[in-house]
Amino acid sequence: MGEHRPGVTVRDVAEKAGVHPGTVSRVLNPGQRHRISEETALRVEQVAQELGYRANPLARGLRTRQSSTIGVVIPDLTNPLFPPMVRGIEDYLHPLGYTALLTNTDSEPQRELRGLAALTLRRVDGFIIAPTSANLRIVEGMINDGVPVVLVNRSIEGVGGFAVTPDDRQGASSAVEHLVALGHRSIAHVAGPQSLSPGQERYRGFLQAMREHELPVRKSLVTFAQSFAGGAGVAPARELLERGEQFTAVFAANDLLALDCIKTLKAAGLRCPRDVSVIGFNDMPYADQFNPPLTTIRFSHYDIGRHAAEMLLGEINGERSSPRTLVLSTELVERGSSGPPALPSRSRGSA
Amino acid sequence: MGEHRPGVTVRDVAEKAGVHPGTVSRVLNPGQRHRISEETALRVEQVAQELGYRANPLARGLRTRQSSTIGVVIPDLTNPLFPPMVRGIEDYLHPLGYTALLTNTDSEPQRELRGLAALTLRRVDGFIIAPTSANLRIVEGMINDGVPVVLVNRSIEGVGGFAVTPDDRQGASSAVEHLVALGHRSIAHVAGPQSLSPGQERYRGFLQAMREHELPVRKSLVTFAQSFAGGAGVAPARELLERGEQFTAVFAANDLLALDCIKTLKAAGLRCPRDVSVIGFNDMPYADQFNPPLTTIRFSHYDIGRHAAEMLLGEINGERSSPRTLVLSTELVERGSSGPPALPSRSRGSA
DNA sequence: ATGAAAGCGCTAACAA
DNA sequence: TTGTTAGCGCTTTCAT
Repeated sequence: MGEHRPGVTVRDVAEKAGVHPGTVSRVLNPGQRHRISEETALRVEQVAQELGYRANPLARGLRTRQSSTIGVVIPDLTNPLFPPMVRGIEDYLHPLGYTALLTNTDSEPQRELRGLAALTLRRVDGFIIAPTSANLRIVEGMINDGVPVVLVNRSIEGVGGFAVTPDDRQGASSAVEHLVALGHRSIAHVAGPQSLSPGQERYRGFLQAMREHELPVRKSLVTFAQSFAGGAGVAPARELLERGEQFTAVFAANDLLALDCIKTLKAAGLRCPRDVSVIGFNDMPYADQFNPPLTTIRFSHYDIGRHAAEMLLGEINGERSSPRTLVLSTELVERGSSGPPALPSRSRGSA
Repeated sequence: MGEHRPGVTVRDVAEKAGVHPGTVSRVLNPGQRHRISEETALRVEQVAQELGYRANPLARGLRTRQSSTIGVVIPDLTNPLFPPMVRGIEDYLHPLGYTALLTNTDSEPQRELRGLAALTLRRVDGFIIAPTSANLRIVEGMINDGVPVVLVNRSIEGVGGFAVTPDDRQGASSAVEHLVALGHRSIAHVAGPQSLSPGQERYRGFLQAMREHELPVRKSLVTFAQSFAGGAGVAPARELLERGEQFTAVFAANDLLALDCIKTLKAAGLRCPRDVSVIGFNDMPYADQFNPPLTTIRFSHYDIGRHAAEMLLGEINGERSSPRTLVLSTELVERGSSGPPALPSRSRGSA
């Protein structure tokens, strides 16, 4: 008794309770419940309970045009950034009866488009997207069409859509500040793709902090990675080396790129942090286990997901109170990949 | 033209093509397609194409009692083992029009049960499960009830269900063999929970290899972790230390436990691999970046997922040819956490 | 080879 | 307050 039996329908409940199916539906839908006399409502609930009745979401969805389903579109589940985020999403969604439908895009616009289409086909009620730059316009179009969308990790400049991101600029600044505090003056930056807001914002944060500390920003000390994925940092790191400029530290736009930097530097005979300090961004899982343990900027990926899910449901249910874009604060995590420079640069005389 | 427009229905297509909705349905369903004259079929397809018609899976599912949806039940997406597996599943499923519905159980039987119920409610066509030991009986029950299920990573002893697992025993054996080849004779084992097949099988593989090399297996050199999750290896590693037995190497039942071992040994003043070699299982992502880089047993998590998905669809479509349980081969990955023992044990005189 | 009609399980507009 | 009716979009007998 009370156990879930998939075969039971509203009709079964209605018959056993001696009422009409419509009445059963009303009793079981919180919004209509009050229209029914307490007496019958109780009886219906009792019977539903006994029969182990659970509404069929497909049938309900067909009728109401709501699937209680959310599309989650990310580049790659295998990127350690995303699993905690997805968990945050699901942990928020499930208790509310919603389910997440996942799609990986591998940052390929075509795959992303297909994924979006497939999810639309399944009538998802809304989307949580970490979009590829190439499709920003399309996502923008969806938003303008009134499709509920929340962006995660990236925001679209100039578009008023909902978004949840880490404080990229602040995080980048504090990374530079950490390096400066250690005594570094020649700081390089392996920037992420400038087509995406994290790449842009972290670059801006870098510039801003450098300027604040009156450190010269040499163009030759900034290189750009093609993507945020592992491996994409090798080329820019090598470029940095080949340019022949001196630097004692590098701020990489994320941990994966930082890892590539360390690897590349090591291959060139430079030890981290002895010869050059490296700092990343994200505090990806097991960053503390790496060699050396990675100094990085932390924010809660889980919370990004949770908040995004919360925002999205708010949007779907037409609650207008939510903020348009939520920026989560970041935190410096000091570990082994950063230390004082080998040859301390002249300390400046005044503050 | 041809672009997907969600609002278009069979009726729209039927009207424009001057046929009955039923005919449209038949044209678009491969199984019925041949019953229609080539002429009208072509015309219908043409119109469907023009209108950008795509069948509504919810409506279809309601009618056919197939949701084209698969339930994936895993302990924790955040465990690095699972993301590649999930990708394998989705990459196989998506081109076939199926979608995966994910649920995390955190290895809690209650959550697992709820997840199973929620997925059943959504009328998933089948399940891919990495079950918690406590619910093995329930999963067994589902299988016996004819619910399509494929187990991943774990199999249920004595139950003839479908399963895809790594060759745990073989992998464990080769881990021991590697250690023996390096000169180790006193080898400890931090075993996984014996309620799950990987824990059991890896333990067996360990015992088997030790016996084959005529090495004594001292009970005091085997400890058991409560789970396979990170952190669960600290206690057994500590226990090993406290027993005071000498050992020069430890085979941990997975990478996370191996990491815990290294950490715990280090805290006790033992360096890896100098003082004691450690070998794990899984070759989790970034295992090569750890300090020291982890020697481990590799198998393809992605392939596990892919094969499981393939098996499951075979099962759902009633193809009887598939094997009941697929065992994927493993491979030793030699890295920095294993090396020759500090004090070589007496080499045995004969083979 | 195709049309007609019914119905999957549910909810909502309309009645009463 | 509750029953009646219709229909979401699709497939599938049953006719023709």
